[in-house]
Amino acid sequence: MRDPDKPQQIIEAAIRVFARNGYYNSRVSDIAREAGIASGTIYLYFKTKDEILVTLFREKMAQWVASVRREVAAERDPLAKVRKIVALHFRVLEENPELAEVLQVELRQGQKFFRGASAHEVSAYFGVINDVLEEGAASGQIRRDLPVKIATKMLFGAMDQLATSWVLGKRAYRLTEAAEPVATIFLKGVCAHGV
Amino acid sequence: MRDPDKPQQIIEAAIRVFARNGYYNSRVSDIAREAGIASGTIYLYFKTKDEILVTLFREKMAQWVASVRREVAAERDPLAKVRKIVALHFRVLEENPELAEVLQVELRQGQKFFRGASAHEVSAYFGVINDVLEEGAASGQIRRDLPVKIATKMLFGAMDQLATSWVLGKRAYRLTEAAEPVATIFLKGVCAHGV
DNA sequence: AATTTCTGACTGAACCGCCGTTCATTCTAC
DNA sequence: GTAGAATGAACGGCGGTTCAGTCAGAAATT
Repeated sequence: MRDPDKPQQIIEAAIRVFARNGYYNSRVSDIAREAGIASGTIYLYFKTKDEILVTLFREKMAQWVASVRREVAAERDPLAKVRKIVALHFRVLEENPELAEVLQVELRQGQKFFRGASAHEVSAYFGVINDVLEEGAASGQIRRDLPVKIATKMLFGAMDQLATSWVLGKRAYRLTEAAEPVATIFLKGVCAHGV
Repeated sequence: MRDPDKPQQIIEAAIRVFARNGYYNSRVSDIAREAGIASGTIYLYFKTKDEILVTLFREKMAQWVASVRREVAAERDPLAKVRKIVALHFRVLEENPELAEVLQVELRQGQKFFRGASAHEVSAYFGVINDVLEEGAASGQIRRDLPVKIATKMLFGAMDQLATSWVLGKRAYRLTEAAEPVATIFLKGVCAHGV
């Protein structure tokens, strides 16, 4: 009978392989070898090679967004929520270096992923940030005239760039150490009064 | 005799083709057709398909950095320099939509480009931002205890994300309109006193 | 319990379409 | 006439995908 968590094993193997070689330079047979199965077996669980990448991304992003939502909901103060988002963003990547490699470097390529498949998951993450900022604006802690959509993208972009630099720089330092300064600079930029 | 700006024509054709289909989904013959030459001719000027992409990136980035340096040098005030960088960043992309597509979406992929080839050009751009921030810290307009390297990455990341969203959203609005808010939020975040 | 039959997950060699690259040939400018 | 620029058909190998075959274990039969 079909092993119910074989797809998961394939995905985890794919993360390691893609992290090592990149998507286009990875053979399906490499993933199979890494997962300890035959290449044909992969096609019992995924229709195409692309589907592995898309599924991988969707699944990991969905988990990520869920955990961010959970942690954010546990905080009261909107400013603390922002700090939490930044801390968690960096922590997830630091704790999953291979996933970080795939998300930051491999998954950026073209059409296929950034449009289409991933749009939904990414925009869910943007939604979380957006809501927190609006909450802060409503409470008056954040400038009421802040262009929230722009600020959302700025924060995401800032975190994302820190993460990318960290990955490309061979993870030579602790990403989480950047969380506090990043949050502070951003909050100072968007708050109504000093931070 | 060899046409001295045929390489340039090939690069411009490649930008249009990559913008349309993405790098891995573009055939060398597509680039040739777009440039109005035979596919073999490309190999008189470039050793491989990869080399086209790398050259394209290097050349465009070098021009970009040069023009940013020039414009920044024309300003006195460090804060005005930051505003200038943001404005120019968005203006370059808005005026070159196909280049924007390639830079923001296609060139992100893996190993090959972000490490290796492009590292030098990207870090030159980071250097410009870094220097401006340090200048501002020296003049006291920017917090003297600002972690400049982190702030540099944040600004780049923020601009980059705005640009990527704009490209992925089919360029449905004017990117340059975001320049002022982005610069203001960032400056408020890094300045010693209000902006 | 032992034996046979059946099922379908798994395998991996082989297939085949694709496309980067080559190079024998043609064309062009001097 | 000749050099060398340009051509584009053909090559080759790469790698995603397929599928005929294997075999472990479940069900049926004795």
